[in-house]
Amino acid sequence: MPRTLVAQTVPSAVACCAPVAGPDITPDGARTLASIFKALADPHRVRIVNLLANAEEPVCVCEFMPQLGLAQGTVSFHLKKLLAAGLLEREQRGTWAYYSLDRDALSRLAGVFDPQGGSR
Amino acid sequence: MPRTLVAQTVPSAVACCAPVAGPDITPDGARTLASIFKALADPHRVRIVNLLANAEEPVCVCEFMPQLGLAQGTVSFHLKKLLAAGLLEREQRGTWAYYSLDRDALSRLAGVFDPQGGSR
DNA sequence: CTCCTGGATCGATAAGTGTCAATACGTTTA
DNA sequence: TAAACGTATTGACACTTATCGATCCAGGAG
Repeated sequence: MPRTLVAQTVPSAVACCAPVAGPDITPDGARTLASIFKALADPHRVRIVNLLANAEEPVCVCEFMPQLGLAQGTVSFHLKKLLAAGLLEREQRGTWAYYSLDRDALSRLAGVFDPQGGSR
Repeated sequence: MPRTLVAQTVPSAVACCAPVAGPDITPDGARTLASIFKALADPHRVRIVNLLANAEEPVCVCEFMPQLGLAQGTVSFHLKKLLAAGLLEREQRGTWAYYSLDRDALSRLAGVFDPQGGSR
């Protein structure tokens, strides 16, 4: 039945992150924010983000498999989650798929924890 | 069998957060970081953190139940998770339990996403 | 001491998640 | 066209998680 894994997630959920320290988050805002954290709530996905953060160039899927020690389908699964959360970008080059980090999204995420609530 | 829910989580996991944008996170560091995000990967827990961020004083458990619309046991469950992640502090006053936000932990968390990797 | 009350824990249960092997799909190469 | 290859998706399965109601365990009030 679960046709898509992220039915309710806006393409770039991270774009609209209300600061967790700012005034009254709505239940909806809380759900959006939680969905972003959920994307990061797995060690393999944290490593993927870290790997991409240190890479100058977009990284091929085939790179991740040996690094993480996971089967190909599982890597695809994790990349999809991060992509849906708006943390990654995908680029197709022929047969290969290259992923890179959306660095803007990451720094916006930093603002979520800013005591000033200074997101935007 | 699961005696404690967070057996492998260090009391204040958030204290030692390697920046996700910094150089090469170890598999262990990734696990620690993921455990913190996991604590925030639920809408109710995001709201709890937000409520505490806006409160001047520590908040009684009995305050959360009506705010979140959850049963008492469930609220306890969520508070425990946030506490184990090192994001909250607990204070007993007679029969009542008061929770407050560890604001230092939160700003350290902001550093995790800092492009400079400037955690400390 | 006994009752009441706030909070944590337990048992049960339904829903969600991570994993792999297998399969399907789309490009590239022969 | 056919074969090979890189990715994505599916099916199945074990494991975790969120939730409630019930129970247990202090402290305080009588």
